[in-house]
Amino acid sequence: MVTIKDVAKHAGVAFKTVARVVNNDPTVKPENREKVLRSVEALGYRPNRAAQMTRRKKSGVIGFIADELLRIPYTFDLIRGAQEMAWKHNRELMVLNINEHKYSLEAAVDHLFQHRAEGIIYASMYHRQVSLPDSLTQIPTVLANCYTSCGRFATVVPDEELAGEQIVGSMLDKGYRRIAFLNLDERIIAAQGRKAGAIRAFEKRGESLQNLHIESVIVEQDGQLISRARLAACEVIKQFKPDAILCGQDPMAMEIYFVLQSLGLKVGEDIGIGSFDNWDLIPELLQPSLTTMALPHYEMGRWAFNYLLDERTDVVASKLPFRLISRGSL
Amino acid sequence: MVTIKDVAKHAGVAFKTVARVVNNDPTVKPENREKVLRSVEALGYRPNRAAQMTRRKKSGVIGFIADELLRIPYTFDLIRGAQEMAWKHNRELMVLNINEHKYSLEAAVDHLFQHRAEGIIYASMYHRQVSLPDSLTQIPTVLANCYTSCGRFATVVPDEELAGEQIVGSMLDKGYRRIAFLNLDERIIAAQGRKAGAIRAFEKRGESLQNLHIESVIVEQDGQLISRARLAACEVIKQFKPDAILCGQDPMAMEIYFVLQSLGLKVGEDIGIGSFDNWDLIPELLQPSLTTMALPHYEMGRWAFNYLLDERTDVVASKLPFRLISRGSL
DNA sequence: CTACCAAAAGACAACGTTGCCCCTAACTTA
DNA sequence: TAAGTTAGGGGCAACGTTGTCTTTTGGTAG
Repeated sequence: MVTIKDVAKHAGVAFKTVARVVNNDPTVKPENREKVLRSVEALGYRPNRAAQMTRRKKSGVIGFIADELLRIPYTFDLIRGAQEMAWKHNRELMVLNINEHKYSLEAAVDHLFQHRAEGIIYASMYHRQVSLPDSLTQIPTVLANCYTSCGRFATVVPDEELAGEQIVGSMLDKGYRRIAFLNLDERIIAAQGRKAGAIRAFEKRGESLQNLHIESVIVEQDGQLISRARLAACEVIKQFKPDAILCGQDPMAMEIYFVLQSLGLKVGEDIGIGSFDNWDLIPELLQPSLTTMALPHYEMGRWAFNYLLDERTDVVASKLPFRLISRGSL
Repeated sequence: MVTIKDVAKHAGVAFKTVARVVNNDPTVKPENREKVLRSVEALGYRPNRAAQMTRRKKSGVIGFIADELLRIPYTFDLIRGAQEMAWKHNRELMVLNINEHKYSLEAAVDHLFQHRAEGIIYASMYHRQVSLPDSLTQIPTVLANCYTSCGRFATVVPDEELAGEQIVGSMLDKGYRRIAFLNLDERIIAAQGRKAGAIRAFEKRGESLQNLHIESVIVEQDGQLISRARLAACEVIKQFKPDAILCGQDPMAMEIYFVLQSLGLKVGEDIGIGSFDNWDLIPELLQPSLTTMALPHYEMGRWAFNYLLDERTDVVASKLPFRLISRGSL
């Protein structure tokens, strides 16, 4: 590859002058600058990043460890949010996928240490508690979409409780009175927060909690998610007679649409449906399209990157709001 | 950070000896090796990758340019296939997302040149023709899930025609006789290949093409995809009276399930449904679950990486087979 | 004891940059 | 005219490794 010295020879200046031009040092005569730039162009010179890194003692590398326990499509937005910030600030986002079986967290961290990463974003693919090796305390680290019990790291997570309150509140505001909330497994932090938020929405408006039915219909057993959403929906419609159903996630809403169609109920007319996630194409594919609370993945990615960029050291626990995406189902 | 010289001082040897131990050079006395390893452990030394790169004149970097025109969830498998190979062979996969608006291809390529990437994988998020800058000819490049008109690059794409033939063949073998294929826009290469494959399956078995109805029901207009799948399904069922419907993609199959339910037809009993993609959760969420041809994204990622790893220079156009995933709908 | 040899380990330059220091020439000021 | 200032640019070391060459060590044969 062509080096800075090749350019210098071609332009007839000292190689240091080329370095100055490349790094936009103003103390170069316009005439020489021109000459150098022409040579750079002619030879196709590009600075060698590895050499820059060794000399500058700055790697410009931010590590992104993606813990892909579950493969949920839209979580890619988390990476994208971080990556776009990295690009804008001329940093390298080094993305490492880990999973339980083949690619371990320890190996990923070691890798990032070798690259002298200046910070690490650890992102979980769903909102949950994780445990991390001690070595991560040696380097600025942010957790996105997850948290530890030790509380030593800055974290950014979705504000589940606010989301529950917002969507239930918006349902009440639209005139729905009896709401059945078919929740996820309550061992999941998201389910807990949303439940609390739903209740708060009722309480704030002075509505009777008699009109709110909450039930977990997706349960984890032996690492498998088991959905009894269809059955539960039939029962709850018969027994509780809701005028709206709130689903714990969009795929569940899709199942509910099938149930309602089989019962001859029209979504958006006979019964309202709301949901969480904004999962890929599902909300738009359903007819009528699904009103849902979009998870702030992109925003968490950006937040995490900016935290590192600003060289913050405060151990905050930031909660970002969901976005209510109103469509035809509510 | 701790350097090789720090370790040398701690262990009481020359820094070159430490280098030898770290690089598994056998010409070190076991006794000294032990000492050095203890010091490495004690100080937490990790080789500086940037310095290694400058000296070795090998970057070990493979670039991955992800052209995310459409955001399709499972395409992440393409990245994963490449990344797992990279990890295994101790290379760096540098993933760069580009999109029309903000992050240009030229910038991404420049970035990779600066890192002295030893190869580039250019992956499109759906199977289509792309046009690439000339600068990519300077560096080994593979196209995954796309191709150019110039034909200067090695490519790996899904074998659309074989996929069409396989699934239609398997439908015929199961006894379905009249098949309606609700295809994607025929300007899409995938739609063309699958159509040809479907016809070939009929011809190979000597079945009359009278029993095969093919129609494009998802059309691109002004960059927008417009689906008239629901309407078309109603019509085709009334007019053509198929005993099985093949859908151009899983989201379309989901729409068809709604149509069939509203018509009182039971999928898998009254009518068979097949599809293409294995799109995220959709096939498993439908009841009965959907038989579909899974795109070989993971395999294309691996293939592309291995092509570069083997330092091949032949301009091949490799076609990888889909995987038929049989579920309850056929 | 000397000569020789192989194993082991040290010395030093090199990779392509940037940081620091210094030199030169031209210009300004007294 | 002499001294001081400043813009512009060159020289050289340094970053943390690895490659090449040389030296040291210890053992063995003559």
